Amino acid sequence: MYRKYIGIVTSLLKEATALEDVLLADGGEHADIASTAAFALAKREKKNPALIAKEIVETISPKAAEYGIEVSCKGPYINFVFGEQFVSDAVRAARSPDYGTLPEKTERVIIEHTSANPNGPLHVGHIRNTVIGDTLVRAFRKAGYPVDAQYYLNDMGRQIAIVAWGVKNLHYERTAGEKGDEFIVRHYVEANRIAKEKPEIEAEFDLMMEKIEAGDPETVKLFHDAVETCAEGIKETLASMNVTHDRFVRETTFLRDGSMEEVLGRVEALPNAQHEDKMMFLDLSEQGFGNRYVLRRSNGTSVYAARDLAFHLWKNARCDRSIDILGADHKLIGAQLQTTLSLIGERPPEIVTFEFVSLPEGSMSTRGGVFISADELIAETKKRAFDEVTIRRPELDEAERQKIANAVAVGAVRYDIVKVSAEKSTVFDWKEALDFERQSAPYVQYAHARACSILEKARSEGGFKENYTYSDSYEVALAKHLSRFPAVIEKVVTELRPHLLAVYVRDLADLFNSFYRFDPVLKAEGSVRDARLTLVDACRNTLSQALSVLGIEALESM
RNA sequence: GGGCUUGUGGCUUAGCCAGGAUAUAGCGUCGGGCUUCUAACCCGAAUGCCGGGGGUUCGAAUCCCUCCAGGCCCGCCA
Repeated sequence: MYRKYIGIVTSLLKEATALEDVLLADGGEHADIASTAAFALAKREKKNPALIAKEIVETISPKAAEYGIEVSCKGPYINFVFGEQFVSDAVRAARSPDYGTLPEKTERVIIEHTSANPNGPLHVGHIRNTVIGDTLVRAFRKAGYPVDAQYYLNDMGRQIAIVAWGVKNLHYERTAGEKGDEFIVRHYVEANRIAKEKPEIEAEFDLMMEKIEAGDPETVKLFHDAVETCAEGIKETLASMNVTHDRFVRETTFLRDGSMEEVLGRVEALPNAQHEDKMMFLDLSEQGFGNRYVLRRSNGTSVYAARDLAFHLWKNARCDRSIDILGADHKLIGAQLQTTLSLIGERPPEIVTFEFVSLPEGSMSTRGGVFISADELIAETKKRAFDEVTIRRPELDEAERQKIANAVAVGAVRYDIVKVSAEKSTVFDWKEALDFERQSAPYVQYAHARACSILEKARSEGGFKENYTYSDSYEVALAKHLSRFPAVIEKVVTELRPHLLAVYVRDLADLFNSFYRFDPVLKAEGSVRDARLTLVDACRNTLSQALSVLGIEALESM
């Protein structure tokens, strides 16, 4: 609805001004949409912009009125206000069960996210990747794309060799109820500690890497089982955050099936390729890179970058759009990968990067055992949420309070991460993570629960008739915001910025709360009551749709 | 040293790529509101040389240059 009206305004302005770009701007409190076209024309025609604006308004007003759009000017600004028809249609559309779903597309999308090394639990840095990635997966699906969500599993790199060495030499017992990722990280931390004390064991890691490369059966099994154990734990963590991947793709796949050798052959044919004995690297200085992009080690074993090239060709064969979510520390290798794929005539992936999450005391380190695990964060948040529910709803039984607390906690964690734009580096803050007030998921979930509660009461009082007549300013403001939801979904997938949806849904809850405060719903009478209940239902549905794209449960009661 | 990125009230943050009307919101502070549809809420107040300087423009938080500060990267790790 909103997008349709923007289209109408654009074509009216184009006709009247003959401008290619009609310079639309946010109308703020003045209008639903505004144009600053008069400034541009003033320069060309050497006339007062306010005068030009006035002329334009006179020209397009009659036609705009046919759509119920009111056009006016304030100085040089041309303002458009959408009328009753727009508001009615907006609310009607927002009640559709699949509101916000965009037309089905055939373009296949692969989104690779999280892909943390299986050497330990996901920590609060990793899950920024997870939340951004999973929200994009959900947004693309909402936007009508077939999406495959993938986790690229490092099952043969140096970090994994260290884990495997630990498993082989430390003989730890897995404690009762210990998650696989927690069990594995103990080996990883200790193996690293030992290596620091006795650097000579580094040679043993190298030997294991040569053995896995060569396919030595015992080593293959050792690596495979360790990775599997850790990945099981990681999957549990992801599931607890409402995240599932369609596929876990193992790095060894591309070593064993020969595709890595194949792509390396193509890369070696490039003029940038250089050798030093067995070692091979690309000189990408002409492309603006200062360092060597190493693709073969001198001991003949392969590197991550080479397997990653093969993986991306594999993905390209299975999709039309390939999107990677990467932390800021991977920016350089991501750019080198894109450049190299372009050089061999292949489509590079689109890369979404996000800046670092650190702790107040500094960077996190799995190796050093310095991190706050995602499990720990979720558990703590659940505990806090449970206490809160118990205070607010003492009459509910424990199972019900637990259910609400879980949904609130997962929502709070996801929202806290997704609400910040990806290019900001952040410092993890317990106080903020555990805040359930405004600008949080519980705030939005609460608005949804209230809407449900009003509708439930209305049902028990005999229901209501659909009615789409609105004039009150709180009703109109809320209805107009509802109309923007599909455009927000569209923007999220074109700009690859999920935080826009977080901002949208928070504003929506704000507007609902103000409406709720000033406009009595159940106590209104006749058609006003019907129209307000209809609006509450539209709002309930839109909140629910938006929360679902954010991977947050829309609770009916809390 | 080079590259990327961020800098917006005490703290956190939107807006920046596609320049326009009094710069968005939260936390915190101060003052109000539960006999009224769930107070995880609402209303009001105070708080800003939009990091500094220069430039482009009728107009700059937004574009360009420069400096300063933080983060990340520059490995035959991933």
